[in-house]
Amino acid sequence: MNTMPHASEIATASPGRPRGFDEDAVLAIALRVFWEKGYEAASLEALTTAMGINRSSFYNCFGSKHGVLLAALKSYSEGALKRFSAIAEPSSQQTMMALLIALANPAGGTNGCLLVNCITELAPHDPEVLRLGSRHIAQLQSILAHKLSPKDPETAMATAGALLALAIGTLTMRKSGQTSEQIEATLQQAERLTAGFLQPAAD
Amino acid sequence: MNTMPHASEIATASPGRPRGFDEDAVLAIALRVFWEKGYEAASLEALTTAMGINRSSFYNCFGSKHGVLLAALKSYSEGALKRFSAIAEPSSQQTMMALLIALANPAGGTNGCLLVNCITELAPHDPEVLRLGSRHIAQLQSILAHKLSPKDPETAMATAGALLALAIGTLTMRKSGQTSEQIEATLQQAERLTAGFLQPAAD
DNA sequence: CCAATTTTGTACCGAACGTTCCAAAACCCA
DNA sequence: TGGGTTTTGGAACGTTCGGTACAAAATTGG
Repeated sequence: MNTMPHASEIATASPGRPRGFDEDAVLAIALRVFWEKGYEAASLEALTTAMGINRSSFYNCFGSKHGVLLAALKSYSEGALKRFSAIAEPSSQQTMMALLIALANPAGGTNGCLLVNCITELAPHDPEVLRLGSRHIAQLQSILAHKLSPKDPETAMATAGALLALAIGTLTMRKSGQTSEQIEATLQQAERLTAGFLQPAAD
Repeated sequence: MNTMPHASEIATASPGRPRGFDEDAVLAIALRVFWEKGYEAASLEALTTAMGINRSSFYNCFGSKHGVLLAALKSYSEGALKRFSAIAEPSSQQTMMALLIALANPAGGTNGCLLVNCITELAPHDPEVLRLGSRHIAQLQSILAHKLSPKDPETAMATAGALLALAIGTLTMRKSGQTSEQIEATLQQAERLTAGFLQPAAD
């Protein structure tokens, strides 16, 4: 029946030897390595071993160590922003706490937030990381501000900035060894910041 | 029988060739290099060149790159805590803002706080940095809590944690390119956190 | 089957890494 | 002055770094 190698699905029928790995999958692994080790401490050896590809494939596909970092950061930012802005529409004190808890508990566990890590390590000397980090932070703050009642946009941005700084700050405190209970008690104080914007919990 | 070499003054009259540099001074320089570049990115070449000593003196005096980092962090922590706890005794909204502004504007400018940087980069894999960082954070929070009126120690610690997290979070936001005006607007929100603890400004 | 094209495996590159070695230099005390 | 002790200079250590060269392998269309 089907002797012709008809182009399967959407895939482009490109010439040459086909790639032996899933680009997105190995990028996700590289992301994890950067997350766990940091940029400078993540060696090519560690990256390629974890990704299950050799150096040729690595460089052919991503160009450089810095290139794969940028790709990973972009992917990370998109995923995080998507998940974050989908957390709930009705603005209330509970959903705000859910947002903060999400920010303060990234999938990396004690490794914190990949973008915050890279901003801290690299932004002062790396314009591309700075740009990605800047966009990410700005969008998080913007999303938070819109979840606050839009009565006073200027104050809402300042309040959103405080909420965001609070959440980001807890990442350092968790890395310094504070328990989840301490972090939650700290985050709980955020209710004082949203006074006047949101109805308190119905409790 | 006091023919023994009585200790002259306070200085130890040690045998052998005297050191050709001031240990504290070169340590302060190393601190600056770590602050600007981060730990992994700070090479021995960069360190020794900036410090004005050669590798032999470096290793003879500090033992290792990691050793000089720990010494620098210890010195940094002591200085920062001393300066911080001396910022003013009368607890008021103004002095609290002064404390937060001090935390949010370390001498490193856009390089943030050396200890926060090192916690972010190293704490998950470096027990000694973790211990130093943990102590530093805990003491900052404790100092802040004591500046709040001591009516409810538990709530005071939680509030102090929120204030500290807020200040630490602004370091990332500054690195991400936010202006001093934005940072200050964010910090200004801290007044909402201290409501009930401190008298508002007399203005 | 045959070019053309792309990826893969392997071996290798020069440079930089943190660290060590050792002899010369500079001090103390006798 | 001469032995004891520490620091200093400078070269060298072995390893690892990020990145490359090149030919074999695997696919395409002709």
